[in-house]
Amino acid sequence: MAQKTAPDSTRRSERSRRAIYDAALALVGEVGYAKLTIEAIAARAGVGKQTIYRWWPSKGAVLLDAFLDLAEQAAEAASAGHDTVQTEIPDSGDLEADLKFVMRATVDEFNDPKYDAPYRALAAEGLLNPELGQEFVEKLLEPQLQLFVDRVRRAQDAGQVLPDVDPRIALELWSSPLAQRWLMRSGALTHAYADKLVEYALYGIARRPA
Amino acid sequence: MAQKTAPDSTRRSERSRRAIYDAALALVGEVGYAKLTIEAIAARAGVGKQTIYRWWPSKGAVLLDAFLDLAEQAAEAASAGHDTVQTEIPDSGDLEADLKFVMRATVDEFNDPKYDAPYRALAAEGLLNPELGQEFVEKLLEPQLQLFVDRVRRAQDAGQVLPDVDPRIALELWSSPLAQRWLMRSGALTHAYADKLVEYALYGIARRPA
Amino acid sequence: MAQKTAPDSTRRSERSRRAIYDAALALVGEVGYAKLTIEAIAARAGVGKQTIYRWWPSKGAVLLDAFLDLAEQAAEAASAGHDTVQTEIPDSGDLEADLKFVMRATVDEFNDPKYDAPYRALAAEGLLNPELGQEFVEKLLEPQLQLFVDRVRRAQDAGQVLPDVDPRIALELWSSPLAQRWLMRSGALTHAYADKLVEYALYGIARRPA
Amino acid sequence: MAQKTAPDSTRRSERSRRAIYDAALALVGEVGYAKLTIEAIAARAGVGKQTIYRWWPSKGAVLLDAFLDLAEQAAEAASAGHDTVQTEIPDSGDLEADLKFVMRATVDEFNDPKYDAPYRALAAEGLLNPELGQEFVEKLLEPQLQLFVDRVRRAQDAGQVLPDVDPRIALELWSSPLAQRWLMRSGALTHAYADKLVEYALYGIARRPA
DNA sequence: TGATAACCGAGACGGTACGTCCTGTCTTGAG
DNA sequence: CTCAAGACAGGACGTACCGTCTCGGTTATCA
Repeated sequence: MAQKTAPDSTRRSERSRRAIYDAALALVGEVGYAKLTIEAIAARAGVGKQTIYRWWPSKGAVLLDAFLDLAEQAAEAASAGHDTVQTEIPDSGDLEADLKFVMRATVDEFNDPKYDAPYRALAAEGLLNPELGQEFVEKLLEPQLQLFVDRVRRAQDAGQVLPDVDPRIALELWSSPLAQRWLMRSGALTHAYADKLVEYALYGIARRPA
Repeated sequence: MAQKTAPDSTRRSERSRRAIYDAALALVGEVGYAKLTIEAIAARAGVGKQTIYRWWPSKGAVLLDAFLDLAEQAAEAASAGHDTVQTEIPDSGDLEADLKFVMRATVDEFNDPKYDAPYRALAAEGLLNPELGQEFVEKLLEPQLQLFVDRVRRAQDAGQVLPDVDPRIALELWSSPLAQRWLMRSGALTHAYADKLVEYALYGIARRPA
Repeated sequence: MAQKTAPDSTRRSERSRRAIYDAALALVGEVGYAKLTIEAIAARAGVGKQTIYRWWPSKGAVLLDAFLDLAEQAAEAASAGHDTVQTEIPDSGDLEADLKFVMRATVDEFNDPKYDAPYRALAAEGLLNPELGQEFVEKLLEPQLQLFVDRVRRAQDAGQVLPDVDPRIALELWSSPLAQRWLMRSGALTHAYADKLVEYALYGIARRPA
Repeated sequence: MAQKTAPDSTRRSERSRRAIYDAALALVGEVGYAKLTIEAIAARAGVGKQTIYRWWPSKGAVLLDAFLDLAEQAAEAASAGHDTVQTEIPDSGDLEADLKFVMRATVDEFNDPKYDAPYRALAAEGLLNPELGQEFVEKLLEPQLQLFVDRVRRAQDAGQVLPDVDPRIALELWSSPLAQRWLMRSGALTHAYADKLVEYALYGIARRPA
C-alpha cells in the first residue's frame, strides 16, 4: 500500500496547504484551467514545487481539493448565517414550490463567476480522467443530488409522487438539463427555464386522457 | 476577417487533410486527449506541423473537424445501408415507442468505444474553450436535438403532447440525463434507464389526481 | 554536367536579378548575415523564392554576386570620376609613398559602413564554406593583391626591392595585418598604423649592422 | 547585471558541462559549424536543451568555452610533458631562429585537424558577432600574441631590434599573414613560407643602401 | 539537550511539446 | 518557359512546464 515512503501528514504545513489552495483558485480564474500550471501555483503560493507533488498527483487533484475546501468554508458560513449555498432542500409540503425554489437558487449559483471557472475545470477534467471524475462525482455531485433523492422520497411517502418512481432517476429530469445547459452553454439559465423543467418533470408533457 | 494573410484554401492538400483526421482520431483513442499532441498527429500523418497550424488553431479544433468528418461519413454510409447512426427519428404515431427506440440506440452509441474517446474529449474541451464549445454544440449537439424538436412538434400537432409545452426544453428531460450520466460516468447506461427517462418525461412523476 | 535541367539564362529576368541584389545588400545591413534569409530577400525583392533557388545555391552565393555587382558599379563610377575605389596602384617612383597612399585609402574603405556588413559576412561565410571561400578569394581578394604584386615587381625592376624577394609573400606583410585587425576588431585602423606597417615591411625591424 | 534571475552557478552540474563541451567539439568536427545545432549538442550530451540555454546565449558561446577548455587542458598537459602547444617563446638570444621555430610550430598546429574546425568556426562567428569576437580575441588571440610582444621587447633590450619599433604592430607582420592564409585558404602553409615571413619582417624587403 | 529526521523553499536537471521560422521542393496560374 | 505566389514535409529554434532530484534551512520529535 505504501508507494514511495508516504509523507508524514502530521508534519504537514497548514500554511502551505492554504496558500496552495488560494493560489490554485486565483490562477484558474485568471488564466483558465488549460494554462494553469503547477509551477505557477507553487510560485504564487511561495512554495516549492515538491511540496505540491508530495501531496497531490496532478493539478486537477489540487484544484479539486481547493474547491472542496472552498465549498466547505461556504457551507460553514451558510450554516451560521443564511447564505446562498444549499445544504438541504426545504420541505414545505409543496414539492413543486420547493423544487422551484432550489432550482432557482442553483441557477443563481451557476451564474456566480466565483464558482464558474474552477467548477467547470473540474467537470472537464473529470470527463477525461476517470479517477478524478469519480472523486468529483462522489464528493461534489452526488451529495447535492442526494438532497433531491431525500426530498422526492419524502414526497413519495406523502403520496404526492407515484410510488414506483425511482427518485435517483427522477431528479435527473430537472438537474441534468440545468447542468448540461450550463456546461455546454447551450442555452440561457433563467428562473423561468428552471420552473418549466420542474413542471414538465412533475406532470409530464403528454396530454392527459380526458 | 483574415488576420495573418489567410491561406489559400483552393490549394489545400486533400491528402494531408485526410491523413491528419485519421491520425488525430487514432491517437486520441490510443493515448487519450490529454496526451494527444500536435507533433504526434503531424508525425503519424506524415505531415509538417505547419500544415496543421496553417488550418487549425488548436488540437481541439483538429479533433472536432476530424470527428465531424467521421460523423459525416457514417451518415453517408447510413443513408445507403441501414446503419446505427441516427439521421432522423421514426414516426410510427406512437411517441413513447419512437422515443424509446431512439434513446436505446443512443445508449448503444454512447457505449461504442469508437466514438467514446473523441466525443468525450470534445465535450471536455468545449467546457473550457467557449469558441470550440459553441462549434461543438452547433455542429454536433443541436442537429441531434433538433430531431427531437421536430418529432415532439409532430406529436403536438397530433394532439399527443400538451400544446403549451416547449419542445426544445422538453427534449432535455430525457436527452440531458443520458448525456450527463455518460459524461460523468455517474450511472450505468442501460435500455431500462432510457425507457424510464422517456416514461417519466412523458407522463410525469407526480401522482395524477384521481 | 547538367544537374537538373539547367535553367535557360537567356530568358532570365534582369529586373528580378537587380531587385534580389538590392534586397540582399539592404537586408544584410539591416539584420545581419546570420538573420538574413532567402525568404526575406524574395519578399523584399518582390520575387518568388524559386527564382532565387533557380540561380543561386545559397544565401552566401547571392550575397557574393550582389557584392561583386556593387564593387563593379563602384569601379565604373571610379573610372569615370575620381572615386575612392582602388583600381590600380600609383607609381610615382617612390614605393613607400605609393604604398602608404593605397593603404590609407584602404583604411578609409574598411571604415565605410556601406561595405562593412556584406564584406564581413562574405569573409565569415568563406571561412566555413570552402567553395564560397575560394570564389571570394579569387574574385575579390586576389585581384586586389595582384595590384600590389605588380607594383612591387616594378620596384624590384627599378632596383628598389631586393631581387630575391617574393612579391606575393611580401605584400602580405602589410595587407594581412590590416585585414586581420579589421575582421577581428583587434585594434584601431588608422593612417598612422598603415604607415608603420609599410615602413616596417620595407626596412625591417632589426637593427642594421653599423 | 543579471537580467532574468540569473542561475545559481554553485549548483551547476559539472558532469553536464563536460558532456556539453565534448559533444560540441565532436559535432563541429563531424557536421561543421553551420549544421551544428543546440538540439544535437544536447542530444549527444544526454542533456536537456534548457541546460545549455541556461548557461550560454548561443552555440558560438558554447563552442568558445569548449575550445577554451580544450586549450586549457592541452596547456596543462604541455606544462607537465613537452607537448606541441606553445605556452611561451624560447629565448636563445637569436631572435630569427626563435621566431622561425615558433612559426613552424604554429604552421603545424594550424594543419592539425583537431583544432581546425572549432577554431575556424569561432573565427567566423567572431567576424559577425562582436561580443563573441571580443571574447575570442581576448581569450585566445591576444594571449598568444602577447608572447611575441614579450620576445620582441627582450630583443629590443638586447639591441637586436630598432628601439622605436612598436612590438605589438611588428608581430603582426608575421602572425597575421599566417592566420590570413589559413583562414582564407589563400595559400599553402609551409615551413618555408613561415621562414620567409620572419626574414622579410626582420630585415625588410627594400634594398639596403650600399 | 542535542541528534536526527521529516518537511520546506528553491531551483537545476533530463525531457517533451509548444508554436514560429525557415529550408528547399513542388504546384498553380498568369504572361 | 519564366515568373510571383505560396502550400508542403521537414527540422531547428528558443520557451514553458513536466516530474525528479539535490541543496541548505528550519522545525519537532526522540535518545
